[in-house]
Amino acid sequence: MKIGELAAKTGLAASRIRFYERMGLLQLVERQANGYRSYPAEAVLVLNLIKSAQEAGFSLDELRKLMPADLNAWEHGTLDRALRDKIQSIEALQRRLEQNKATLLAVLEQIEAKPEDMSCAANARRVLSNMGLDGEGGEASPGLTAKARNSKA
Amino acid sequence: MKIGELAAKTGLAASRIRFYERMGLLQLVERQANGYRSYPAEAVLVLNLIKSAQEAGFSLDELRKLMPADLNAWEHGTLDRALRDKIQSIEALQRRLEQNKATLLAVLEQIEAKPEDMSCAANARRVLSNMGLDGEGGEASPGLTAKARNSKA
DNA sequence: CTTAAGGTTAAACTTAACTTTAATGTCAAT
DNA sequence: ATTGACATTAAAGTTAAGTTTAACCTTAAG
Repeated sequence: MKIGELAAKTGLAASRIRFYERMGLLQLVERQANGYRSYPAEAVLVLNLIKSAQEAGFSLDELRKLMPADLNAWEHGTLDRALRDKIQSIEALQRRLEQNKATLLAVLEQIEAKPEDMSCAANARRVLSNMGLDGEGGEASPGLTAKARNSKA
Repeated sequence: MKIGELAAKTGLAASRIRFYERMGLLQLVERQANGYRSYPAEAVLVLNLIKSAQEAGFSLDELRKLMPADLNAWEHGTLDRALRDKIQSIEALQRRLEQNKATLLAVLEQIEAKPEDMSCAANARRVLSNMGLDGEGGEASPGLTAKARNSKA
């Protein structure tokens, strides 16, 4: 398939797909005689994975290291291994998301536990100190490294 | 307290605190006679909150709209709603990841179901053609808008 | 044959979120 | 009174992750 079709199927701009290729993230591409890029069906899967992983807080740099030469693994026959690796990385993403959600849920719970007679400001302070957000400027939680401007624009 | 102390207490660079002030995120500051910034203890709470929120996927822009100038003006409903929205978007991502994983697992299963007498190449083709339906090129989920390079560096 | 839709490239531009730099001011201590 | 740590500013620089632009090629349709 050509780039336009891939773009349509993934919801990514063609420029972005080319960009990913330049960045070494999408090696799953060949050239037709006329110079046009030609993608196999798996490219859709790979791009969707990249997209998901990004939304879940991975930088392209992390992704390049995390899911390295899928293509090579694929082409050289260890499809099985590549898939298992991918599933592992998805599971890593899931753990990360779970952690983030837990943080937000904890904040919500705290907020909702506000005693009737407490002012919002006082409750805010209580929440912050209960979350340990007032503490030492020490270690940050694993956190996210995302961007998702595109998903709002 | 002066900016250096606040920086030490929050783990943020002074330049970053000044930057937040310029961006309108931290209005909780006065000036001493000599021009030095002077922060109330509460500033530690606010900065830590900003930090956490960022790690949980809020952009500074979102935060500016969300965060009150000082804790006394904090509207309960606004924050509550924003947190719920963010959790929803994380859950949407989780569902997508789960779906992606299921797809990959299905492919793996297919591969493992290769008939004894089929070549790897033929099996690969069989698998790939069975994979056609994962496109879903539609709407992106709300997604996260984070950065947290700092939490890894 | 012309036109439109889609492909190609390199290079410049954009935005978010900071950091760095440079030039200068303040303050406590030796 | 000089030194060093810390403060101030405006402005320029950085990085990530793309997008936009400009100039050009390919292909199908009328």
